[in-house]
Amino acid sequence: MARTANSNLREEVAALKRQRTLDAATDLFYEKGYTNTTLDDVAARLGVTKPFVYTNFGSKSDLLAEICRIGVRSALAEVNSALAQGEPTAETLRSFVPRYVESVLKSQKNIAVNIREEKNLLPEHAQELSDLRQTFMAQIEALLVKACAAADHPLPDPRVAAFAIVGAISWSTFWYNPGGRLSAQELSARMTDTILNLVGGL
Amino acid sequence: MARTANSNLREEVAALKRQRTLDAATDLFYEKGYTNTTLDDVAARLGVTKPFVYTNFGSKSDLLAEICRIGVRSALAEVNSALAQGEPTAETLRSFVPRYVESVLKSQKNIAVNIREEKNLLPEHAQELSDLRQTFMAQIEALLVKACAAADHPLPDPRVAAFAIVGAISWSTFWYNPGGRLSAQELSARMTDTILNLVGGL
DNA sequence: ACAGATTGTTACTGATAAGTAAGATGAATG
DNA sequence: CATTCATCTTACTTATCAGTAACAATCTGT
Repeated sequence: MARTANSNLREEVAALKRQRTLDAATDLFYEKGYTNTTLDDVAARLGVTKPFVYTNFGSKSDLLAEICRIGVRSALAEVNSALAQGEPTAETLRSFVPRYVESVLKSQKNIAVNIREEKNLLPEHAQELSDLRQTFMAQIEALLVKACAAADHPLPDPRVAAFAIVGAISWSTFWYNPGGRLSAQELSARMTDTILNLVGGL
Repeated sequence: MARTANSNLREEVAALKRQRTLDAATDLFYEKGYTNTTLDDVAARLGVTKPFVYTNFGSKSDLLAEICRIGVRSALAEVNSALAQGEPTAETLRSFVPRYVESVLKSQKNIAVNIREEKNLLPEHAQELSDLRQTFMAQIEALLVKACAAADHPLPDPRVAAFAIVGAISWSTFWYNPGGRLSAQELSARMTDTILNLVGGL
């Protein structure tokens, strides 16, 4: 038999089911909130029944944790990629911010759910995500400090500036409507203009 | 009998009980989340039993709605007061931002709960709070537009700027720790510096 | 001290939903 | 065609909690 081919297909099928489950849960948690969504709801949206969900996730809170991880990890990947390009300059910042905004809008639901449902995570998941977030904030702060230093424009309180920028951008997960006035790209550009003034119009 | 005096005392007692119930519920909803907090928990913190809570609030969600209202109303009062001082100028903005930040920090728990638990509100309460929030955002936008026009420093997209500022400040309800590095006043001052750069260093 | 109102408690109901055990269905293999 | 294995479903258990009805204690003024 085509042993490995078979095995690959199996894995792909499993991954697809897992992904669809995540998608359905993400939509529902975002629309109705975590506790107002039952696993029966999730299953129904997939056209299956509840135990199906348990073949891919050990519990409802595992599902939540995974949804949250996706959002944080994509944000972290973005800042790591910016830092990997060598010593940050004003230009680094100028290209990072719109990428970050677009990444946030892409995982809008994940991030909104992460923020809203933090208190519904199990302690170990909450800790894990809190650590990721802290790493992310430290990277943002480092990026800001170095970029602003390179531009000879030091920040009075880089930590507060980092929180302000991340807050301004994360906030869009609550109000941004993909079908509204602005496309994700347009918002990204305007948000970037706004944010870059925040560090003195680099 | 001292009819009115009696009546006043009764009302004061009732108001005190109501206030203490709100305080206990606010603390618990903030610490553990709305759905992870039972009305038995709230009652226990007050040293009473559950039906006591029902003498002041019709339901758990009424309690939540009232907690949320307090936060939004205080923010709204702040911007209204700024707009009531006549045509806004750069100076208006400069005095408004720190007041607003301090008001947010004062009702930190209410605002954090409001953001997190939006999906647990009854539709009518959600609508009411959404209307209040929309009014608030419109006022902020108006304040920004006028103040920046007066300073001959027009904003490219005032709506996005308004969301960015409100987001940056509201975000502090999630990370600010009253026992930490910065006092509320210090954070307020630094946040103001940061935010005011956001509109071009007025 | 005592009737009456007020206020709070004990003890319960009913509904909801997470999680699971046991069985049915259907596809791959000999 | 029969057997095995994986996958999904039906049907259930169990715990939790919002909300309430009926009772008890406390305070009020006469």
